[in-house]
Amino acid sequence: MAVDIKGRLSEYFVSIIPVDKEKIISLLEKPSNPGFGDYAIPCFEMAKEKKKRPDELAKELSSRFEGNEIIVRAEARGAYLNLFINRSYFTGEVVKEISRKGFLGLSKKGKNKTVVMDYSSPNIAKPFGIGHLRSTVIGNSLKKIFSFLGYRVIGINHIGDWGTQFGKLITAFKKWGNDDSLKHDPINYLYDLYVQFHRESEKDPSLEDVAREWFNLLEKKDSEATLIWKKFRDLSIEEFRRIYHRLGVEFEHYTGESFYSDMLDSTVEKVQASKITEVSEDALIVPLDDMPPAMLRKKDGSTLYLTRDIAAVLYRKERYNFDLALYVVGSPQMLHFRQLFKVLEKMGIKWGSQCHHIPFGQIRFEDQSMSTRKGNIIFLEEVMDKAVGLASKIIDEKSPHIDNKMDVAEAVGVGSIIFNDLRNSRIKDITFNWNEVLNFNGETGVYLQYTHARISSLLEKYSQKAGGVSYDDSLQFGEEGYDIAILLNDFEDTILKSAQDFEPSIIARYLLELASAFNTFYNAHRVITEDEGISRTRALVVLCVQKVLKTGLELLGIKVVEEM
RNA sequence: GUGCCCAUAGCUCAGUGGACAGAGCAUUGGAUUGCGGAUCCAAGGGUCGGAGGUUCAAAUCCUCUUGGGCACGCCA
Repeated sequence: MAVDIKGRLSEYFVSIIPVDKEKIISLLEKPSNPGFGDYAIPCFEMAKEKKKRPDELAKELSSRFEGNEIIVRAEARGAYLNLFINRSYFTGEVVKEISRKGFLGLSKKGKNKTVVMDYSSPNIAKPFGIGHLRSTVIGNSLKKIFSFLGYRVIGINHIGDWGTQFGKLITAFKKWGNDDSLKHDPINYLYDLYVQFHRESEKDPSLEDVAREWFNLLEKKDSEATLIWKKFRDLSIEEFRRIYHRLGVEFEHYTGESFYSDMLDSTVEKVQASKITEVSEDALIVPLDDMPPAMLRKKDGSTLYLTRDIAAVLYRKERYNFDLALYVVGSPQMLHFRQLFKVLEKMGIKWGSQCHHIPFGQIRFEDQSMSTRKGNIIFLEEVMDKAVGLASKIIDEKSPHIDNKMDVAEAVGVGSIIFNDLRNSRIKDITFNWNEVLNFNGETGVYLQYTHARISSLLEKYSQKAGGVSYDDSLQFGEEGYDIAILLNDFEDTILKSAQDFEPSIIARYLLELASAFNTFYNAHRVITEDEGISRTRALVVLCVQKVLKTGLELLGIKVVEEM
């Protein structure tokens, strides 16, 4: 628990007037204008209860306040009671608290709880475009956030490794492909074959029939089809792993759609056993209220994506006994997940409410809509390479002396790509823009990295001059670190809120605010001064900022650097 | 046609019941004989898509409406 400032303030409040403590805590807010005070209580509601005029009540309350060790003065301004608190005191309290616990195991919210996360989930044989970045980095960040809160997190990469598209790929590979090209650059090569298939099949529709036949064989475990499919899969996953490594993303399992292919019949039987299915137009469906029916089997008897997802969720519940199951999948699939969860509900499954779809907006492109089939796509690796290249160039200009430049450029470049994706609400669509992606100024990941690096350098200099820095009760804090301390104190609540809303951007925004507060402080005050006491208290504040920045960036899945 | 999502400064976005609506980018002007200028400070720029309603109080909640996006039984 952070320093409970509102609780402390409200305690004093209830000692002078008869009012519920929780009520005051819920009313306490930050004034819109910092000049009005540090905290404020709007008096409209209490005035109504007491049948008084709000401004008079505020005035009356202010007159009852006496200065004490935590509240310096209280001032009525219109219907608001503005409080000026002891900034030095609270700055010290916050620094003390952070120095003491260092954010290890802050909240035990997730203790003994398991969350299963389904994220990234690219399709084999489709290149890892920036479209896949979102699910990957949002999922990865949520995974780190929940782990931080003590949850056991199972990350599952639900690879798209099954379906009629593999019939197409096998057809194309057998017709035009060769092993050498495949091994050399598997995903791009398969992608080329995929594009070529669609080009050729427009001229010769019979190719579609050949493709269907190959997928049919694959489902029947035909040895040749299986061998080719497995080769595609293994080589592709190898490629994906390389990209994930660059992004710092890890999964507990790479169980794709094919993993569930043997469970489909029994899954359909389970759904049928709950007597909610119907046969309609030769297909097996589950009629749903207020939404289109969910289809379990096509008229030709084969199953669908939804059937596989039902199989997957039943399997995951049985295997992991999760308390929470998250699907980090784009917003176009909202209906699909509503249907999935509704089917669970109709089956009488109580834990269905533990499953959540975490939707996010799509990446759009300024000119054309990107079609995988036609071959228009921006590759994630291209984006990462450009960002890293730019970072590297700037490092050469500005910091030619630093060690391991390549590693630093990689961390800064990739980090900026990740941050760019996480800084806004997930649900918003993103229009891809090179200028924005490669911008290293302002509200960017680079800004945070730079701030962290500069703090590291500052603290290094400080320790060379004055030795290590640690908290002790004799220190007298000034007011200059107050804005920072208030933000530092919000860190834990920020993490909890981002977990509750499944929204990494809340942490991203918070870190920008914190870094900005630090940079303002840094420009206005010297840390290393002739006064030992002042230097030490300021260095402690800065040390806390460093801790929070580092922890926060790691929660977003971004590696921090000491210099850049 | 039905359902869901989005709409706030030129651009990209914060802000889910409280005081004159905030950032970044872009534009303009400033800051370094001292801790990293990838920084900081300042200026201009807004009928919060529109109309009703609820409330002491609405960008925020409700209804309607306009514009954009997505989805809608045999793809995933």
